[in-house]
Amino acid sequence: MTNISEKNIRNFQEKIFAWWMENKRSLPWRETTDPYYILIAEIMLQQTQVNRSIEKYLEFIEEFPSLEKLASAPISSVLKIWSGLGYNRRALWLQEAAKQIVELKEFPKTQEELQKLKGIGPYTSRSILIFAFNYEIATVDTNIRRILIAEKFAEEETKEKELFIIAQKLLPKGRARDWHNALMDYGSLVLTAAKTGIKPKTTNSEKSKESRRYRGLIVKYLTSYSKVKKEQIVKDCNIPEEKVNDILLGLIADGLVVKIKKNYTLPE
DNA sequence: ATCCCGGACT
DNA sequence: AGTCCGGGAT
Repeated sequence: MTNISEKNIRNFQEKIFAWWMENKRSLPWRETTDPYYILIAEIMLQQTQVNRSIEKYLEFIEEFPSLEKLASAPISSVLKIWSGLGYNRRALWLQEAAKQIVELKEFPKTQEELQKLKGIGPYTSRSILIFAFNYEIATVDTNIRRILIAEKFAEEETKEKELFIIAQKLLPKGRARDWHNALMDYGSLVLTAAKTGIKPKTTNSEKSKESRRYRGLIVKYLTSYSKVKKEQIVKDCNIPEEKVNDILLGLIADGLVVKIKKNYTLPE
């Protein structure tokens, strides 16, 4: 990547912050710097649009107000709230991460430590350090990637590693938290994917809508009923007999369902 | 009805 | 490189 001039960087920062002063969104997870709450929000936002996350986030922190509460909760109660957000495996990972942090006695404060936790990768490890601790680092999600490309700081082909380096250069000193909130807002309200035509990197699930729906149905069902037989699931969830085996096998493979003797139930 | 969106795991 | 979910846009 060619050098970005200081003037270029300053102009960009000023433009973003000027826009943000007038247009910033008020979101529940922006009212806290508690790393536990930030962790919940970031895991949810990995997979779900802001608007759909708000209500679930509020429910979640009310039900599990502390790391300890989440770590010791039955997984069915966690999935009960999570259910409907999509990617239920991440609810398992979030609780697993909570357990690991409780063990550590102290919330991890480095990227390396955070990435050892289940469900936390390069983006989320950084975002937690930024939003909880205002650390002097940058992170890049698809919103920010799209901004970097649209503003000609990067190209569609630019590799992830390089994107992080570029983002770091653009970071205004001492304002990582505000800066990333501003970028997220700008990316999702102004430089949208539809408007810029910049395609995201990630690929989509190939699972059919139908089978996704059945999986979700079964998980939701099992948050209310435990240790049920296959026939019961077929009947109560209205799942085609010929499909139920594959779906249950998939759920078991993902650790969302366990089979004990002839009964299916949520893990633990 | 069909397409689009998204970070981390394996 | 392939897989994972569910709502919203078109």
